[in-house]
Amino acid sequence: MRIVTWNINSLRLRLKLLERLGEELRPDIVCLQETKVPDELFPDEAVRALGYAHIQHRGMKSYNGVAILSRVPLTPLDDTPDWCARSDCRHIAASFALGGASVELHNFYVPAGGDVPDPEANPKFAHKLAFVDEATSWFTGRPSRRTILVGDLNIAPLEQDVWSHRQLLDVVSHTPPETTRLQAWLACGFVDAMRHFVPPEEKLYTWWSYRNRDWKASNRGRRLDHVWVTSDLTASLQNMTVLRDARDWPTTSDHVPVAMDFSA
DNA sequence: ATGGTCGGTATCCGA
Repeated sequence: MRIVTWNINSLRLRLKLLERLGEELRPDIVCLQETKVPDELFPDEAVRALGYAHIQHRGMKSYNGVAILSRVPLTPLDDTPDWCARSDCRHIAASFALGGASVELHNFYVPAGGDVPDPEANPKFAHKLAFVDEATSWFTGRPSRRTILVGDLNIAPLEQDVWSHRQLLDVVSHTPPETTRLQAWLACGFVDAMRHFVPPEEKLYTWWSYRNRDWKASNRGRRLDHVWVTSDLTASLQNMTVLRDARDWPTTSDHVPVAMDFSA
């Protein structure tokens, strides 16, 4: 069972790249963020034609939007909160069968938080911190069993999750208020599955800004995309792939797909 | 220290 998470930065613009992702990684389930498509305009036909017969999406005009595309049946999880009371399409969840038992899958798009890392001066940063706090409270009150959480969490928690820890300490995505909160959320009962495969001393990125002339040469990356599992699933973890090559696909997203393989 | 580039129903705003 292979699950992929990818901030696609517009699904309709990159349907061909979703097809390429399917050819190169053969995922069973794809979790997308920043689909930027309202539900009534979701390209169901095109997605189904790529082999994903089971689709859940939550989208709005212009911004945000998440989707789960699957080759295996999904059961929607409807008891999820309206985070920060904004109805802004940043979370979608479902369960599916893995090795004969059900697994809960959560797909998140955490607010980016704007430019100024001060919740007093910047409401977008305040929203980001509140969102992570709410998510932490919610998961704390849930049984931490057979759960996978993926998505663009917009926070790079570890020193080696950014190209320069020192230079990014004041940059939104790597500030202490954010990294501390992300660690608290993780500590609800999750294991950082990407770091299960790559030790924390090694650099690991999933995002490179569009603003660098040559992303590969400068390599100023950050690990903003994550896969977490509850500890009862760590024995099922088989392999992890960051599809770095996807950053060179024509007119691609600034995020690359991350694949996680599970044994049944 | 600065500015750099994307996407959306768009001539700014969010990332």
